[in-house]
Amino acid sequence: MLPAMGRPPKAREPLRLAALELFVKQGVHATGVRDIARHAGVSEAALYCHWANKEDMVHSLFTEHLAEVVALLESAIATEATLAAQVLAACRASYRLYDEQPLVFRFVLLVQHELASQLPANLRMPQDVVIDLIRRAAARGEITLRGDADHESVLLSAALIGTFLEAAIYVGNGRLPGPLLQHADAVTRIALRILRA
Amino acid sequence: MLPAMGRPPKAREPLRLAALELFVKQGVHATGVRDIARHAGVSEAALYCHWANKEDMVHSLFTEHLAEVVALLESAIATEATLAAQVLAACRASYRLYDEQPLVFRFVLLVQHELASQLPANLRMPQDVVIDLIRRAAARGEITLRGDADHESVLLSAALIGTFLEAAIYVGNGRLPGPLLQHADAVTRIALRILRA
Amino acid sequence: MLPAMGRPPKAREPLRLAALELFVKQGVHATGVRDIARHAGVSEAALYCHWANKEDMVHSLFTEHLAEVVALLESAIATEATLAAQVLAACRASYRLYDEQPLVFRFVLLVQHELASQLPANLRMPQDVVIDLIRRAAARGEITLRGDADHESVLLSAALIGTFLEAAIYVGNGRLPGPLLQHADAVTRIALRILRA
Amino acid sequence: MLPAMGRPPKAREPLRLAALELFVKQGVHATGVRDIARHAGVSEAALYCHWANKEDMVHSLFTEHLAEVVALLESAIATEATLAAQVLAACRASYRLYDEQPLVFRFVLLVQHELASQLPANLRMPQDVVIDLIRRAAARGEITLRGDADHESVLLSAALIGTFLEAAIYVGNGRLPGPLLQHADAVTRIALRILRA
DNA sequence: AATGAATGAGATTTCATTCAT
DNA sequence: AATGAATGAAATCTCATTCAT
Repeated sequence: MLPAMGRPPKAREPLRLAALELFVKQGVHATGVRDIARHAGVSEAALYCHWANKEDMVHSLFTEHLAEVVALLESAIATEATLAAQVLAACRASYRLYDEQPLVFRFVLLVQHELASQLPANLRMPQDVVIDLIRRAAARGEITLRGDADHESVLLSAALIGTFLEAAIYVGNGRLPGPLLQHADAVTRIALRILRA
Repeated sequence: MLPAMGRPPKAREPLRLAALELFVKQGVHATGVRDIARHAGVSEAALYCHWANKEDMVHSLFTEHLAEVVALLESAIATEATLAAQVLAACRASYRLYDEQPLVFRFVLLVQHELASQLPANLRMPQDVVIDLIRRAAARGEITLRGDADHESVLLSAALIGTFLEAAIYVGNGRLPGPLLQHADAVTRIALRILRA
Repeated sequence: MLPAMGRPPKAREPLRLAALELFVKQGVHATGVRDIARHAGVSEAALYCHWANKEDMVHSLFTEHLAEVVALLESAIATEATLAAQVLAACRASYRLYDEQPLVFRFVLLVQHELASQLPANLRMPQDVVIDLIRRAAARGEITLRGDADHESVLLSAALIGTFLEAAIYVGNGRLPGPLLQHADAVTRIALRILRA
Repeated sequence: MLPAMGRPPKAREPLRLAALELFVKQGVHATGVRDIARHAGVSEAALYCHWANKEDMVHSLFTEHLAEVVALLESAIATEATLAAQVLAACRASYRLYDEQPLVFRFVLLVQHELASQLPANLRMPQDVVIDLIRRAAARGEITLRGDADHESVLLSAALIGTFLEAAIYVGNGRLPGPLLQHADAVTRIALRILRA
């Protein structure tokens, strides 16, 4: 099924990993092509065999991993029927990702601010998943939105996302002990209080 | 007799303001000394009359404004006696700051991730103010911390900070309408649910 | 199969030669990277493909050419058995070098003062070659050192080196006519008077 | 007799000394106006109250101190009648200067190579004093110049100057112990051998 | 005379990228 | 696919100097 190929690429994966690591550790702008290549143990020019340029690499990595994270969240949510179970499943799935692939998690969720201005507006983001989750729960009557429902669901999603993320950040900067997954239940309890569910 | 002075500084404030603006808009690393100088309408070399180099400028601006924000939060909290009133006061004060001086707010609260690795560990941060706020409320019996009290207070502060911040971010990226201050009451309600107070 | 190489270096030698020429003509500090690159007909950045920075280039050039000069002196001396013949051979060899490769000679012998403070103390210098020459002659009984032998051999080497060098300098500034090699016999006569040999 | 003055200048001497020290230690080109001012404990602008610019300062310092050294040598020589006594007197005078004011000595004798290209050709230099010394001794019959007398006297002066100087350099770089004056007799003995006097 | 502030020109070095092998 | 060499543009910072006080 695989396409007939010459030699398998040798530099692509090392470059991908090195880039991810450095982007997360230092930020995208602070990371140079030279850094990435050295870290990957290949030449700088090798990068241009696999991506058109640095910007292309950043965008490819970001959209690919973003899609992964969104899919992960949506599939976790899809396995459950009630809001409480869905929140727990989403929290566990994303925190497991954080523990197992912290680079992917941090790259997608933290680096997006650095890229904010250059991203297409129609990308589906984790925030959108959470907003939909809340809207569907409201539609099912599991939670009651006060006042402007749209507005309120957005605000609640902000609170949820913020709570989820800040706990992860606290583990990252040592204020909370890792692994992050151990906090999933407590964070979910707080999240459900936020939703009054 | 004054000790023969040169002329009064003319470039410092413009540079400070331009830097703040550009750092927030584009990120610290993406902003060059040339950008800052042009924006301020002075020469690039003028920057080096007032800061040792770009890094020094970033650090100085950050620590100065961080101290301002921490002081703002602490004085808002100090004027109130109950947890609910304190949370509301802190939220209003910081959201008012966001509306009136969005640059300072965003610089301090958002840029810190870009600087995270290079900051001294003993700086007092807004997070620490919130952690203390919660601990004192628990000591007064206004809230009950379950399980490990230290641990729980940190987790709650993460949820609070995350909720506060993410709402601000949503206003920044258009998911919520501005000004931010109009959301202070709703955010505070959510925060108090988090604290079960 | 050779391990996939890039292209052969095209800028290295031109840079080396241009640097040597300009360092000698204007001094190391007065010569900029831009000067060197222009003189070599390559880009400024090319320098950084072959040396870490300007300082590294200066040090590399100096130590390499210093080793050449030391080797030249030692091999000239090694071909002769008596002190008189050795001094003459060393003088001729170095003066021939001055006439044929004035850049190398002047770079090594004159630029060392500009670098004095930053050079490793254990480098073998032409002075050391001469000191050894005198010591061995004393050991063979060809000359008699009065007083403290160590001390005296150093003083004599200073006189020898000074005499050799100053003659070269005089040719450089026009007090004496070139080529320098024509003065080798006369200088050697003076040198042997210094050694009373 | 002194001209009616306001306040005596406060910055001039510190600047002069700092410049001398740094020029000798690092070379003229490697020493910046900022270095000099900091070392002197005054502002950079103060330099321009006393010299037109850096180049003017360098030239003033050089020509003033050069004249001092030349005068010192000539007066030492003038007190003696025979060549041997004159050489000894000149050597002692200059080595005493080296020990007492090493900065002046080194500035004049060593820095001249860095300035060589920009100096007026008609300046009377220490080398010229020595050449005259030898010519007069030859005229008096104290020494016999072989071959082309002019040529030979220049060569001998090169040897003399080189011997004098290199001994000083050896003290500077630690190959010979200081103070330099202790070597004056030995160096003079060598010098007289050079002159066969 | 002396200063702190400010500057334009230029220094060194880094950047992302292209080229030839 | 991958490399080492090379580059133009831009980055940060330094330089000697001038200005206003």
